[in-house]
This record gives sequence, C-alpha cells and structure tokens, in this order.
Amino acid sequence: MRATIKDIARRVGVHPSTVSRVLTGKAEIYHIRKETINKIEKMAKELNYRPNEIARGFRLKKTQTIGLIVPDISNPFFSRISKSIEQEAYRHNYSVILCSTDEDQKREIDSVQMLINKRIDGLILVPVQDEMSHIRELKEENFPLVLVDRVFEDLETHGVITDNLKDAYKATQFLIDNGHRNIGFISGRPNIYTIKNRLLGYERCLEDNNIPVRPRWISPGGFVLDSGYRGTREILDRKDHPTALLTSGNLITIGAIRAILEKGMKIPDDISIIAFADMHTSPYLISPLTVIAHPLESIGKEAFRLLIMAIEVAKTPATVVRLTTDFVKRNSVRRIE
Amino acid sequence: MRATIKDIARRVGVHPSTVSRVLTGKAEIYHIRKETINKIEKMAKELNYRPNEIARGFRLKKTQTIGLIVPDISNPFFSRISKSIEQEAYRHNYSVILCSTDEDQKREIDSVQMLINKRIDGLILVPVQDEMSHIRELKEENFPLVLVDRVFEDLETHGVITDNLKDAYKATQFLIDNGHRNIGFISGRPNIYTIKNRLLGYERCLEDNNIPVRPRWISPGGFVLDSGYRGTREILDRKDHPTALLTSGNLITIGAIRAILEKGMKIPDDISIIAFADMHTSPYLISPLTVIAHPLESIGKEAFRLLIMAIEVAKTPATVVRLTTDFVKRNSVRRIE
DNA sequence: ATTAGTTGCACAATCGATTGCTAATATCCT
DNA sequence: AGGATATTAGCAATCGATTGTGCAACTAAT
Repeated sequence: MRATIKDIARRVGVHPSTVSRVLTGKAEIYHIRKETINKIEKMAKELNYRPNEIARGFRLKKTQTIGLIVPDISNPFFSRISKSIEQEAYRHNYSVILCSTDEDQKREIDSVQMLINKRIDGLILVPVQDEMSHIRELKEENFPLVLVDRVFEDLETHGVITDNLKDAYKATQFLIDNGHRNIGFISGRPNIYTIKNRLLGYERCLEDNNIPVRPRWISPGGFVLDSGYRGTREILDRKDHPTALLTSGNLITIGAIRAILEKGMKIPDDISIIAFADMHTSPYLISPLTVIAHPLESIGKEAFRLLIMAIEVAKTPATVVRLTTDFVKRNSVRRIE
Repeated sequence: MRATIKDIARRVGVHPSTVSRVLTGKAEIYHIRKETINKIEKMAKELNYRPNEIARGFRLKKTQTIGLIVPDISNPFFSRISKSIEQEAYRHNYSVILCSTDEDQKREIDSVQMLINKRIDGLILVPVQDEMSHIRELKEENFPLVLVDRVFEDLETHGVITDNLKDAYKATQFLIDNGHRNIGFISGRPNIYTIKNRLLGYERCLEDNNIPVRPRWISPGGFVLDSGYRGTREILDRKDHPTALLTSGNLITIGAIRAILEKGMKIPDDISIIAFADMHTSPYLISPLTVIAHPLESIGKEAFRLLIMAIEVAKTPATVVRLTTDFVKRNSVRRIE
C-alpha cells in the first residue's frame, strides 16, 4: 500500500498533524524545529509518499479539478479550445475531467450530474441547448460555471462568445458584394445560440439588400459530416439552387464540400462557399476556404480565467466576454455578375 | 450546503448506515423494510441528495476515474482516439481526466504524478518516450496502465498499436512501384516507437530495392506544423530533392503541404506524398491525399477494454493489441518513369 | 523570582460514506 | 412452549489529511 501521513509520523516519532504541517509548508507558522522538518521530509521521500488528493479534497472540499463538457472533442473547433483550457488548467494546478456529449442533451445532463457528484470546483460548458433547467440549477446554487460559444439569452451566466450575428451578416454581405443573390445556408441546429444568431444575421443582411429569404435554401441539421453532406445535396439537387453557401461548423463544411464535389461542381467556379470556423487544413483544401476564424486559444484562456475568478471569489457578477473573429479571405468565393 | 446521508437519516429517523444501504441498492440484502426504503428515497429526492463521490472514493479506494494523457489533444489523430475512449468510459460509468503534454516529458511526468495523487483507477497513455522510469514505476507497482500507439520495447505493458514498420514499407514500396527512387521522409522524433519503426520500414524497403538511404532526405523534428514545414522546405530547397515524400503525423503533413505550395510545386505533378494518418479533410485537400489510415475508434475502444480488464482483474498478463491500418489510395502519388 | 511570551508539538474532531458486527423483534418449526 | 431462523436496523470503526485548541518547556523581561 501507498504510504500515508501516519506511516511517516510513526517512523519519525511525531504526530500526523506535524507531518501534515510540514508537508504542506506550514512548518514556519507552527514553529516546527528544523531537525524535525528534515526528518519528516527525508522519511516522506524514503517512503515515496504521495499525498492522497482524494482525502485532501474530501477534507478541504476542494478538488483542484474542473469539468469540461463539449459537444464533440474530435471536432477541431472544440479540441483546440479544450487544449487551451487544459493548458491553462495545468498552469494553475487544476486538472480537467472531459466529457463529450455528441450534442445529446441526456448525456450532458448525466455528465453534469456526475461531475457535481465528483465535486469539481467549477465547470466549463458548451451546452446542447435543448434544455436548460439543469444549468439554471447550477446557477441558482451559485456554482462556478462558464459557458463557451453558446449562451442562454434568458439566463445570466459567465460566458465567452463571439458575435455570430455580425459575422453572418458580414459573410453574407461579402457574397452579395461579389454578385451573389442566391445564397444558401447549411446552418446547423437552430435552437443553438450561435446558429440562431447566424441565421438572424444572414436573414437581416438579405433583407437589407432587398433579397428575399428562401427557406428552401436553409438547411438545419446536426453538426456532423453526414448532415452537412445531405443538407447540401438536397439544396444543390434543386433546379434553382443558390450560387453560394454559408456553412456552419467544420464537419458540416466538409460534408458540404463532399456533396459539391460529388455533384461534379467546382469551388468557387460553380459554387461559392464561406465557412464558419477555420481549420489547419482550410488553406490547403481543394479550394482554399474563405472563413470566419475564431480565436480558439483566447476563447479557452478567457473561459478558464473567468472560471478561476468564479471559483476563487464568491459571487462575481455574470460576465460575458465577447471576442472578435477574423474574416479570412482565401479562394472559395467567386465574383459573378 | 449539499445534503448528506446524515441529513437524510436524521429526518427519516434512521441510522446513516441504513440510508447508505438503501441508496446503494443493498436494501434487499439487509432486509430493509419497504416502508423505510420509501421514506429514505423520498427524503433523498426532497433534499436533492447527491452522493459525494469524493467521500465514497476515499472510503472505497475507487474513484471511477481514469487518466488519459496524450501529446496533443488538438491533433485529430489523438482527439478522435480520445473521443472514443471518453465514449467507452461514459458507457462504463467512468470519467476521464485529460492531459495534453505537448510532447513535453516534464509535463507528462507531472501529469502522471498528479493523476496518481488523485487516485485514478487506471491510466491510458501516449508517452513522449524521452524517459521511461516513471512508467516503469507504474508497471512495477502493478498500476493499471495501457499505452497507445507508442510502446516501449523493453517494458512489457498493455498496449494498442499498429504495425508501423510494415506500413512504412508498404508506402515506400508503393512509391517505388510508381517509379520513384528518390524518396524523402519527414519523419518526426525518431526516439518514438512509431517513428523508429517507420524509419526502419522505409529504410528496409529502400535497401530491398537496392536504393541507397540518403540521410539528407530524412527530416526528424517535432510533431507540429512548423516543423513539418521547415523540414520539407529544407529538403525541397536542395538541388537534388526527392520526387516523393513520406510524412508522419497530421500536422507535419499540413506543414509539408504548405512548404510544397510555397515552392510553387504541385502535388502530385511535381512531388508525390503519402501521409501517415488520415483526416476528415484528407480527401478534399488540394490534392486528395494517399494515406495510411488508422482505426482510431477501435484504438480507443481496445485501449479502454484493456484498461478495464487491468482494473477489474488484478494481474492480467501484459497484452498488446495490434490493429491494422488501411492504405487509402487517393491522388497524391504520381506515376513517373 | 514571578509574569509574559515564544517555541514545538500532541490531541482529537472532522469531512461523508461504507460495512462488519451486534442486537432486538418477529416468525416458524417441531 | 422453546429454540431456530428470519427480519430490521443501529453502532462504531474506518479511509487520509487538516486544523483549532491545549500545553509543557524554555526564554526574556521586570
């Protein structure tokens, strides 16, 4: 068995409390003799003592662990945010329990429950947004919580977001400025904060340019490759299909590209495309993608910063950090008449 | 404060032990009266009782938590393995603490330490492989451990790997069969199991075909985009540069592509390329990549299966699962004379 | 020499849940 | 009827670390 504080105490001939104080650096305060300190430290090393953080966490009600719940850790968008969060956590001596929900509300609720039972110190969450009562509960008991990318309009929490409405507006306007009037949107689930706002920006921009919004050119659906594929396919199969597409999310975008190629169409010659979210490979795709690029690292960093704040000082007013994206023009939009 | 078992006991008028037995489903065994059970369950619900898994883990010496250490969670290769592991863990009622080491040996050692202190039940690790004493220690104390992708030749542990030597041989042979005799390798750090074997397969294949191995066409380096970029750049800047490249790892591959494009070269016209590891975007890159594709999901699944085995039955003999890859031919290799 | 302060550590309670043991009734069997 | 068995639940120790309190021994000051 692994050595405990008692084992050390017994062998050195002191009380466990003394060992504890020495090993947690409180020796000075309690005037422990240098000699005793040395003996304890030596014995700790000799026995290869490892503090039981479970016992400590139990006693102190502090686990130095946070929860991180994302919809899909294999999506570069979330994995890069996660990396940044993990990195910050490491620097601040926290570890992170990761849960990937697959956009499944039940899994999210389960995971939140599990994390609470494990007494995490705080939670960073990209919510599925089908339900919110479990999140409201967290907020009501003042549990340290930071939402990322997606927030609830009618629930004030800490959050780190970008301006999806503006970005969608800008992307749409860019297409219009390039002569496009028939613009489709492979949008993703519209109950989600980001998507709702992108649709809003898209529609508002069309209206501002006196272009009617055509629901048949809007394809909601899940954030998976196949969904993007089928949505795009359906739209392109129409006789009157758009000349340009907005796509939400990395996997949707790849699905859309697949559909476009399968139709034998070329980007941007036959169809233009602007994607929400950048990837490492975006510049090197069959046609270098013009994208809305999110500051993924900053998103993670800010999220962790807010969380630590919430953990360390009780009752911080709900803060929403708004980060700005980059509109990266590459070569997936064609200028047409 | 959150309700405890004692709170429930007090209000129902029974002993905490009774509450514990009811709430952990041991009511039958201890013949607890139906009525008592009902009262306890009702009160638990009423008080919104959440079992303190820290206390339980402390008592039972079982945390239902595993550690997962990967070099880079933002690399799709690892993020997809991680996703699969997380999914399996969820199904089996485990949670996973994620650490991303950035191929930094110190971070790995730190993380292992931290995880051990947090008393995880087992560890899945993709090791940096600069050092191994900390891993040997784990093995010696018989700690449940599964290595993924990279194993140590002189340390028997559970592992899930692929046959890198064979894959590299096959890829090299494929290039040779297509008329290439000058083949470079952007390999990645050669102290790593996978890389060592890929280099071996590559060299052996060249030798078998009576082609000399040219060290100047082999570029080791880190598993980051920039390293792949610079390595490729250096090789292509030579007057006598190869007509084909093998690239190890997703980021290296992207870096290589960037270097190639910057040189104004075309794939596969000016240079052929075969990449280790597939990505969602690989088929849609500027030139659809011919790749060695790993069964990422199975790798994660098997790793978790082995780990659970090691956790649940003490002293399982070290098992190494060898999975097979797919050689996916797309369009990044040109047939030349 | 008495008081006051300092040094150096031990004692014991505590965090929440689990479990082996004990014990009081109730029921059954011959 | 009386012992055996089943039913129902309480008691107390335990896991490892932390911390408020207490206290002896020593030093310094008056």
